[in-house]
Amino acid sequence: MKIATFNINGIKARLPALLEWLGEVQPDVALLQEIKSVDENFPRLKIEELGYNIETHGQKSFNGIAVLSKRPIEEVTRGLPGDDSDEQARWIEAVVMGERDAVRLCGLYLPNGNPAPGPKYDYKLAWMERLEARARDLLTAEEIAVMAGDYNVIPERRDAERPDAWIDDALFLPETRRAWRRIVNLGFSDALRETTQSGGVYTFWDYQRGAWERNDGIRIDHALVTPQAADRLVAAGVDANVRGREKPSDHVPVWIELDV
DNA sequence: ATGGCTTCCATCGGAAGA
Repeated sequence: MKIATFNINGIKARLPALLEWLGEVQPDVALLQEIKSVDENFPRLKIEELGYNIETHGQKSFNGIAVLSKRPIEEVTRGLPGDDSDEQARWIEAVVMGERDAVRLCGLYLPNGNPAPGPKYDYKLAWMERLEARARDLLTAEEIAVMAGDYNVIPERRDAERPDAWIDDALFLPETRRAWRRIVNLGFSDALRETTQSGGVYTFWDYQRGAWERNDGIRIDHALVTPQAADRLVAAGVDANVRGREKPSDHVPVWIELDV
């Protein structure tokens, strides 16, 4: 089962690019972030024509995530547990059957947190605490489970072309990276890191300053997998080429292949 | 130190992203 995560930065603006990539890569599952659309306005038809079922958790103008799957999408829940007053659409969970085994899919769009310090950074750290709690429960369940999305976390210096430029940024502050490590160290595997230890593997290039042309990138889109999923991990990769296309998102897809 | 692009909503500028 090929599972991809892709921050598309607006479904309306990105529909042609998304359709092109889906048609080429044919992932079994695609977890989308920043659809920036309410559920009613999500352009379902063209995506369904490619053979996908769709579950969205939308919001006007900002945030919003979605699950696309060629197989039926079951047990859908919306919203990250732990704060009923949180109205931002950043978490969706579902179960999809593989050929033999079920896979639990968690699509997430972790808050950016800038400027830091400030209320937006406080919200990011609080959201990461809630994520840690959900992650703990996922491990306890001992399922084949994937938490994939835009984490807005640069884990290490090798995950940025110019790490010193991010020193004071909410994506790279020590407290952000500590929170990331607390989650990973519960027992998750960073699937892309399982396949390569080398630096220079990026998933985001800013629209400004010719970041793509200069390869001034960062790795902030991740797939964390439970031990049961890690045992089934066949491959992982980044579809960096889509960043060079017409009207691209500033993020590119990250994918993993599970033998399920 | 700031803004540089891009998206969205709603106009013709502002917020948010990272």
